[in-house]
Amino acid sequence: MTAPTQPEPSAPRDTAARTALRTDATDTLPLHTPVIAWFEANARDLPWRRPEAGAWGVMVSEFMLQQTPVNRVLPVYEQWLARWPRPADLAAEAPGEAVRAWGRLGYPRRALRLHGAAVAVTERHGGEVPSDHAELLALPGVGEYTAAAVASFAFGRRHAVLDTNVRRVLARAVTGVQYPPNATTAAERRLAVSLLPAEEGTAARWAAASMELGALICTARNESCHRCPIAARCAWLRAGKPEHDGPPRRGQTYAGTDRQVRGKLLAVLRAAEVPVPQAALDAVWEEPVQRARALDGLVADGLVEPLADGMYRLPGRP
DNA sequence: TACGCGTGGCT
DNA sequence: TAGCCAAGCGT
Repeated sequence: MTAPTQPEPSAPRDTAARTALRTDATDTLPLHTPVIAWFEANARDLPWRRPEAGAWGVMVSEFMLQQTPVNRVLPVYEQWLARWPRPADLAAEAPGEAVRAWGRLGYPRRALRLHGAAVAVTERHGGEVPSDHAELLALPGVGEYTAAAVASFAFGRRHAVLDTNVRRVLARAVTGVQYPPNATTAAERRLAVSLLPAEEGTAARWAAASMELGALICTARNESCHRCPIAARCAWLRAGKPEHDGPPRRGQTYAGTDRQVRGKLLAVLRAAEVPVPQAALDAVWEEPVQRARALDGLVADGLVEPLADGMYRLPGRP
């Protein structure tokens, strides 16, 4: 367990003690206070939360966790850090090795971008993951969320960390609706900033705690309101948990798409230690037009390197 | 802004 | 069982 245990600085002890006895007065506490207290008692012991993970471990985990469940990330994360314990170690590898080690995590462009980020960290930052939000944002594969997450989790900085978990928690607890909008809105960002604790370390704990609450309690389906530390003040619960009303949440089709074909093609190349002939790739999909389009896309994305004589492989060193 | 991008477990 | 969903990013 690594959940910080310091007293909560922005809520003076006397105030907290007084209000804790008044269950009808929870609105007077900042939202982060009960959530952080819950987190300190219930946080999962994840490897990237341990001190030895360092900023590089945090960054690797954030790339892997983009749209991918924790349980699937765990084994790949451990192998990755054992093989490439520092950014420079990964930067020295061919990008194709990152794609191969990515395995079946999905969205393999993330592997390529993580490799690119390692190269950039090595070249521009002396091999140390930067703590500055703008410098993080400039790295390939690092967007607003990941920059804020790395700065917050690895360096204790104060940023609004707005991922799908936090967005859902705020949608329910504050806005009173079941789900946040499909795309992050300016209103959500304003709300997240308004809830940010003033003190840096408290803000960082709130970021981790609110994400964990969304991941474990305030889940998309089968939420556990009876175990929620802010159930008493949750706008959605108070309103009787009305079901989502509005435009349908964007789904993801997969069967028969280029994505599926790309996945099959890349699986062949991941498994091969030597370049593969065109015929081996042709075998994974019947329909030639879509098959060619998928392969072209992989080449255009830099995930596949075409060689002479119709041979293909994962990308080598430039 | 909306879409394309992998994979697999869960209900 | 067929969607739904999972710590988003780049264009």
